[in-house]
Amino acid sequence: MAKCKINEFTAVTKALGDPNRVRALLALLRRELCVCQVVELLGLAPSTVSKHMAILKQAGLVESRKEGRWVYYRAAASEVPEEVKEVLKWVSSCCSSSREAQEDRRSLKAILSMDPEQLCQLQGTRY
Amino acid sequence: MAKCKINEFTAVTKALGDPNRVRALLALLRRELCVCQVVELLGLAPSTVSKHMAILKQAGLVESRKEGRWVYYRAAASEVPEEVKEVLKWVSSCCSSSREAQEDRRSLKAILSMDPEQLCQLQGTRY
DNA sequence: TTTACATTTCGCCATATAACGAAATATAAG
DNA sequence: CTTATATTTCGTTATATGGCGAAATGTAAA
Repeated sequence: MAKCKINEFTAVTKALGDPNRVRALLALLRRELCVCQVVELLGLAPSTVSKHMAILKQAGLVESRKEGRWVYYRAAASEVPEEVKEVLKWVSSCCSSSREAQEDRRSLKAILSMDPEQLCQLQGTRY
Repeated sequence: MAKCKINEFTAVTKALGDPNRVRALLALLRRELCVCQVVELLGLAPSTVSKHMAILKQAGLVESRKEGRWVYYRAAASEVPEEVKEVLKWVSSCCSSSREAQEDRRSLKAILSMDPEQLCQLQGTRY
């Protein structure tokens, strides 16, 4: 991102321009999550969440890791330009103490207490 | 912006999500400009630029000052939360050395060398 | 090899956004 | 007071974006 083109910069700011993506990113800053857990957190369809994750990843804000059928996402950490680290800190300092983020942390606790396998099957019955 | 709602935060990131607004903001970080000068810089219609300025102002990124028929905009500076100062620095450090920003600084030099009155009249013939 | 299933891709729809020109507003000049 | 003009507001149009469900993909289990 250092000395980047303006279009690369706006890829990042656009990624941060959607409340659901910001909520997901705040959660991913605290903990690695699989897609189905983010689906549960945001209450959106899996296909929608997948798209959001792709946008965050394209912007360089999150990384992903595949493990069997599951894909885990987390906030970018390794080999990341200083500017990205800074923007992640900025997001966190601006939004972490918001009511929405607090509620999300609470509901995430419940989500994490469930068996991930069960969680995904639950979603299968809904979609 | 500190401890703000996520929607307030995304108002800022959305404002930074358009390349033309970023270009305008980079110029306004260096110097106060009247609308017609930004119009000349971006090559957009006055009504479009006016809308862009309103979005930047709503997000708290710029301030304005009215002087007769002219309205001058500049990057937010006085009485601004720390988070806004930080994001302005971030924009600057990410984009100032981009090719587009360099070209804009060059063309801005030419624009500033013109009589503002003449500049606006010129636009009247075009729109 | 077949089946099950987490995730992604695709196609579609509704809404948001960026652009313009025309009209409205507000202020300086005649 | 009337005219000129810098800016904003409004209405319209084209494109971008966010949402969903269905179908495709890839991997683990049967």
